[in-house]
Amino acid sequence: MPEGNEIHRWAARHTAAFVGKKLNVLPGPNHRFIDAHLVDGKKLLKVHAVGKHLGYEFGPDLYLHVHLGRFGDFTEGCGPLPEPKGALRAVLQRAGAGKKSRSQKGQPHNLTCANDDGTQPFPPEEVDWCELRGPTDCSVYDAAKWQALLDRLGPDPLAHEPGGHDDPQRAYDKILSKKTSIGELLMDQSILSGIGNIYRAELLFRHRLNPFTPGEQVELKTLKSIWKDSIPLLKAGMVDRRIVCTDRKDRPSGKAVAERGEEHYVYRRHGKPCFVCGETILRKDVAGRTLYWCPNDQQTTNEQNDTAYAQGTSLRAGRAAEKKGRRSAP
DNA sequence: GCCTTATGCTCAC
DNA sequence: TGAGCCTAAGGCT
Repeated sequence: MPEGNEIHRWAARHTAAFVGKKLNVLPGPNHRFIDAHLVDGKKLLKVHAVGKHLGYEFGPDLYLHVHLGRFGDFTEGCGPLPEPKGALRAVLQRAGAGKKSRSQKGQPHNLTCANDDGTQPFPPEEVDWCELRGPTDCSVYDAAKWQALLDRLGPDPLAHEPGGHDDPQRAYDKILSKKTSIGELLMDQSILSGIGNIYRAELLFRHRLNPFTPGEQVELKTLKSIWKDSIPLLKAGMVDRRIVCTDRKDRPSGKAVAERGEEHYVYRRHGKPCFVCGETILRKDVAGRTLYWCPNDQQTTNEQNDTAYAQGTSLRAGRAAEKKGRRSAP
């Protein structure tokens, strides 16, 4: 269930564990991973991560594309594989793995802790296999299809590859030309890739930006500031399986490590007091996803809301949800 | 055990 | 714009 930070972390781990090695690539028990035979037995050359997409390069025209969607996840381990589980299961396994005696043989682990500097805490030689469950996509792309995917993705704050998906100017230009709300634009992967619902809400709060502000009304310096902030925030992304976006000075505990419930300023904190001003955090269904914000720190001016409503750019889904009787802001 | 919710995306209409 | 797909955890009865 990842945003871009998690994708890049998996890419780093799978690079360490599998690149340069021949892999057994196994389909799930019901054979929904129909492309497995195309890469089975081949040497993995490189693992790419752009936005929320992973690309396992097995040859110049052979990429295994993985998108985890909202539910996909990996489990890693050494020794024997666990029993099949789930509708779509794919396994990358080192050829010949599981034959050697290991101290942790047969113990799968789902390690998700990163060190503070973003490095990974366990030696990759302990990983024989990884199991993928519940992805939105797990299929083989040729080079043209992979390139087409890259072409439609916006810059990724965590991408530093030659040829670059890390030039934010394209994103600035697009945002500043649109009437759509910044809350929706930040989630648009063709504008910025790798940002998901948590980082959207948290970045907007951190920069005190009203989610309903039309893109064209956002100041360029604010966009630059958001981009600059997003890089360390995404890099620091995972701490004990949690995304932490609060600064120490704003945490009620004042502790260096966020306690449970103080990882986020606004995300899933609706009905609770803002850490900064005490105002009650609101939520609203926007374009099918739940948006959270502080109505005081992220001032909702009547003018901005009126504009958003009039243009029908940001609150359509919210109004539709209200019609259906679903809960909106508390 | 059932229901709701969740870090996403595509496609048909 | 709504439906559909996929898994898991937590709250409730």
